[in-house]
Amino acid sequence: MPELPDVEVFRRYFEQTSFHKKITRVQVREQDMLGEASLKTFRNRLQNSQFQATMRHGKYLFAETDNKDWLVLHFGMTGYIRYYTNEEETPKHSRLLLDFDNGSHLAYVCQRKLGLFDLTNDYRKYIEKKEFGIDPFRQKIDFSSFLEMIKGRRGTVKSTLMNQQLIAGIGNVYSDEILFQAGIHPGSQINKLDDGQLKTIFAKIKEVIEVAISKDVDPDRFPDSYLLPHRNAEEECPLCSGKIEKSTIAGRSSYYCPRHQKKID
DNA sequence: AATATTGTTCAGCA
DNA sequence: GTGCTGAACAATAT
Repeated sequence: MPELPDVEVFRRYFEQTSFHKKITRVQVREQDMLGEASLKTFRNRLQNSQFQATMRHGKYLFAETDNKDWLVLHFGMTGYIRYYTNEEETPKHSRLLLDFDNGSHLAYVCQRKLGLFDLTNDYRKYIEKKEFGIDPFRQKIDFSSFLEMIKGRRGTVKSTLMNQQLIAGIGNVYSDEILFQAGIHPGSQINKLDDGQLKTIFAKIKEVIEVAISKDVDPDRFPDSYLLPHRNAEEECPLCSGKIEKSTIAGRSSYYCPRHQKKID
């Protein structure tokens, strides 16, 4: 479930495993998943280089080489990276494989092929072109600019939270968690929420993301009060004694507790 | 077998 | 032009 917290954990994993090792081979196993760069450029620029820095914006991961290129990784719904030494451990559905000079490998894996890898020489421009909003983990934003951003918007609070052009990195799972913690029904109309409710949501965005990352995105380590480990219809709400309900909101499966998440419209 | 799935993009519409 | 919704995309599991 690669949303912001997941990708942040990937980023740290990337740094711990794949820095300062010469890339000896680049295997593109799924050419359809290569973005703008040509296959030739992609391979040639990475070959013989080594990674030395990373950046993440929302759900996108960038890794800089000593050639000053940036490898771009997006994970779609099913993507992840895996570092390993034994060739037999090559994961199924590996779409991009990098071999390092110490005999280890980094695989970009994506079962459903909705992710993407690419190369850019300027990750800032890449982000600009996509018109992404701020990254709520890395970048500070105060409540008044948050209000300004929300002003004049229509639709559900859930679709607003998932809008990457406003805030980058929140997807289906974490929008549900943020609204669960905030006590707001995901189907509430954004323009009907008062400042108090918006302030709660604003605070929970930061809090939920920080907690998830600090727990390494492992639902077993999440606080008892979190929805994520109980994200099943009919299960008991960990905050009150309601029953978790499932319905389609903003076009996605949404889980919430109808007892303590009030719908405002 | 039909249905579901964590993301993004784009056609269609208000 | 703007912004929102829902379908389409791919591959697999239940």
